[in-house]
Amino acid sequence: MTDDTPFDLQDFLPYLLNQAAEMSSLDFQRYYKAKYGMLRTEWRVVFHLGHYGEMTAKNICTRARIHKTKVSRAVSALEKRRFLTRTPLPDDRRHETLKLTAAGRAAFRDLYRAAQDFEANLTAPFTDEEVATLRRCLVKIAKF
Amino acid sequence: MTDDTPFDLQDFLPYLLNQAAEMSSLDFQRYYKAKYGMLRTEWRVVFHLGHYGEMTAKNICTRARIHKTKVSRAVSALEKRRFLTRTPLPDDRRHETLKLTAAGRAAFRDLYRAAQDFEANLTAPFTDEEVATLRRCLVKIAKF
DNA sequence: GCTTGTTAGTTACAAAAACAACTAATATCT
DNA sequence: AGATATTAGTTGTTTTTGTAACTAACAAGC
Repeated sequence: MTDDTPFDLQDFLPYLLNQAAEMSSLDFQRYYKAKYGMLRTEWRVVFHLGHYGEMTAKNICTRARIHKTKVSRAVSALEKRRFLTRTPLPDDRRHETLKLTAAGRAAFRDLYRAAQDFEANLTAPFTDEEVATLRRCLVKIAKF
Repeated sequence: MTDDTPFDLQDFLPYLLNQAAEMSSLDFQRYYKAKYGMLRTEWRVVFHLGHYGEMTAKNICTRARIHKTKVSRAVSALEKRRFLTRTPLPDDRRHETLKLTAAGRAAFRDLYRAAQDFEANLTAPFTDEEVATLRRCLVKIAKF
């Protein structure tokens, strides 16, 4: 792409990435929205708490690369719907430990499994090598 | 990912794709926003008109996979800022032919070149084969 | 102890996206 | 021709984001 070859919008990597990202998350998004009324950020918060155990909102921000306002709103919404509880830490009352409720853990288990299925489906058309290359490139582009 | 191997959020392809998409478009987005006050949809509209010549809004919707309300608003904004003109077709007055003005064409040329540079930068860390595989996978996932 | 700075999290307001309802023009069916 | 359906595009309303300003708790320097 350093030459003057005319190129399509589909050849423009940011556009292609964007389309692939949108398409790839469509079905799964529909699933957690229909079943638990969750938004993407809420699913991500649930994922982190379910997968790594209780942690503070800040931790989620850092690990999941989500802005604190988004996490704050997601946590409020999840608390309101009883998917998680907050407990302020006694030694530093700025922090709150977030913890899934039983309902939250059940949702996590279900969504985690669903995520694995979607992932399997998504990678099915490709060879292991292709998937490995895809991941490697994406990780680098995403600057992980 | 069909087994029960615990997996990170970064291993979940939709998430990884989303992060890569966001990261990859950040710099370029800043560029067209700062220089021309354009939004993403506006840049895409300009791209299509600049690259393929005059066409209707509907054409852009189809080719660029953008919803008609987004295109409609982008076109209004671009017209207001004199990047394009609209001409209703005499034989079917529902259609309007969209056409870049001189300023629009200049912006397109600049942005097109910038896009090529960003693309080159983005793919620089990878081999040609890796990029080819990446594209192939993305095209399939995006269902192009 | 008191100013200054930093950190966790919330809130308020503005920008943007999503969705549905609408108008106007044309096409179709009887 | 006249009712019905389709198509291009717009507008209005609601959600969701992004940004910045804010509170409250703690830390550090002097």
